Parts: sequence; C-alpha cells; structure tokens
Amino acid sequence: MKKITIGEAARQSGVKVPTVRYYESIGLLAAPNRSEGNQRSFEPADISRLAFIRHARELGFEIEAIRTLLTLQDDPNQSCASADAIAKARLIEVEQRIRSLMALKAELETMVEGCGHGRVDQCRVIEVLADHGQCRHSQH
Amino acid sequence: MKKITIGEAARQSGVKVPTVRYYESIGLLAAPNRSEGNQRSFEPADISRLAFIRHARELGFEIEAIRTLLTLQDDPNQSCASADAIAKARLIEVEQRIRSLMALKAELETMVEGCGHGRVDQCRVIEVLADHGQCRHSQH
DNA sequence: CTACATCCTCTAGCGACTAGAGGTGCAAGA
DNA sequence: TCTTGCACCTCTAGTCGCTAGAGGATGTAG
Repeated sequence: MKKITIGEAARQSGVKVPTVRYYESIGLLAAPNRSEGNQRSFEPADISRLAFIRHARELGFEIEAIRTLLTLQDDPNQSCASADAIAKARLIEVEQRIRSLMALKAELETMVEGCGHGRVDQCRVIEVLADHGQCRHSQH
Repeated sequence: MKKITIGEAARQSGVKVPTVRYYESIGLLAAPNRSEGNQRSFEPADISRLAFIRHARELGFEIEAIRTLLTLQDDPNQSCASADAIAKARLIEVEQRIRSLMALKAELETMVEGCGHGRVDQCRVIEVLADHGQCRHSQH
C-alpha cells in the first residue's frame, strides 16, 4: 500500500492539514501509523472519516455531536435513534436560526432604507440601534 | 444624583454584569467613576450606550463594527455613510447566511425523513454524512 | 548535493465572552 | 452593634474550533 501523507489526506478530504492534526489530538480521528521519519501515514478509511467530519461540520454539527455520530457509524448494529435525534435537534436549531435571521434581515432593511445619507443625527441606522423600541422583533 | 451600580446598569441594559466589565476593559465603554469603596457608579448615558451595544450584538454586529458605530454616534456631525456601509455589509452577510442555512435545512430534512428508525447501516443520516455526493448543495 | 516543499511538535492567539477563586463593601435585620 | 448575606472587586483560566508562527526534521527532484 502506498503511504498517504497528511497533505494528501487533507487534499482528498478537504480538511486542512493543521485541522487534521487537531482532530487527531482531540481523538476524533485515530492516531495513524508513522513512517521511519515520524511522518503520519493515513489509510483510505481515514480519508472517508475526515470527509464525514468535514461534511458534518459544514452542516453545523458540533464536535461532540460528530463524535457521537462517528461512534454510531463505527458500530452499524446499533439503533439509529441517536443519529436521528441528533439530526432532528440540529434541524430545529437551523429552523430557529433562520427565523431569527429573517427578523434581523427585516430590521437591517429598515435601517438601510431609512438612511438619508446625510449626517449621523438624522441616520436611521444609529437611531434604530440606540432605541430598541423602534423595532418589531423583541427576542432572537 | 443616585448612584447606579453595575448590577442596576446590567439589569436596565440587559447586558450581564461580567460583560459590562468586559466592555469597559476593551474600551467600548468609558471607565465610570468609583465610589469610596471602589465600586463602579454609572450614569444614565452609560445605560443607553450598553443598550446600544446589546442591540447591535443581537443584530450580529462584531465588536469592532460596534466600536465604529459608537464613535459615529458620539459625533453626530459626521456623515452617516460609514454607518450605512456597516449596516449594508451586515445585511449582505445575513442574507448569505440565510441562503446557506436554507440549504442545510433541506439537507437535514432529507436525512431525517429518510431515517428508517432501524439500524445504523440503513440510516440515511449517517449515509448522507458519509457521502457528500448524495446531497445537492456543494458550497456553503 | 543542494534546494525546497512538506512534515514534525509546541505554544499562543482569535472572538466574545464565561466561570471560578479569593477577597471587600454595604444595607438590613436581630 | 453585630452579623448575615448578597453584590461587588480583581485576576486568571477556560470555552469552541480552529489558525498562526517558531524552530527544526524529513523527503524528493534536479
């Protein structure tokens, strides 16, 4: 088998080199074998695992959630109820966040539209920030 | 004038006590006068400033952006072009983030819907994570 | 053999707080 | 007056998920 360097693993998985080392350091990725000269030598499975992690991170899962998902993946006989629960929780978070951002968007639009491009004392941006009572949303 | 303690200031502005001290430490809020016993004594203007900061933070502005907005507020003769630019930049960020989260939402929904609630080896949650090729969005 | 890219470990830094230790100030009840 | 107990003080260190940099070793191409 040809040796996969950390740089190769990084390129193939889309995870940066220092981040690969970081994932190893926190135990998300098993420590790989080393070459004569102490350089890491990865297996193809490590690249899949890194890609899995990367994808999950892109979806906004926290490291601890990913750790759980990975242990589930490692043991395919387990019930997928936990995986389902984690994904559902994340979905709810994302929906919340979208709602919240929509409210922010509306408020920012009011600010930007209301800006007369004159001096600060007539500026709606500053004004709205100074007085929360002027906006329609109250919790985020 | 009655003295406003840090606790009072926190309650009235909605900023937590340690956070008020933090804002002072990074120069976002001027260091207030102290009582005989070295306790901070705030002015009503400080509370407005804290409320301004809090509202801006809720809108997702970074501390450095808020610092700029505050200097603009402090000098009302300035043009509000900078304030406008900051708000516009933030609006674009928010719109980006919403689009990105919508894509995530769609992907998470596919995962959750596809979960057969059986064993992990048939679980769509794990499967989708393991193989990015299965999903329709490619950049976030 | 010599460049030069890539690798190694280690420590420190980022943003925006938050938590905790260890101590002081202050107002109200006994 | 004393004491209880909360609120305040400073300082350091921790959070999350990396990222940057120092200072050195290894590996490969010409």
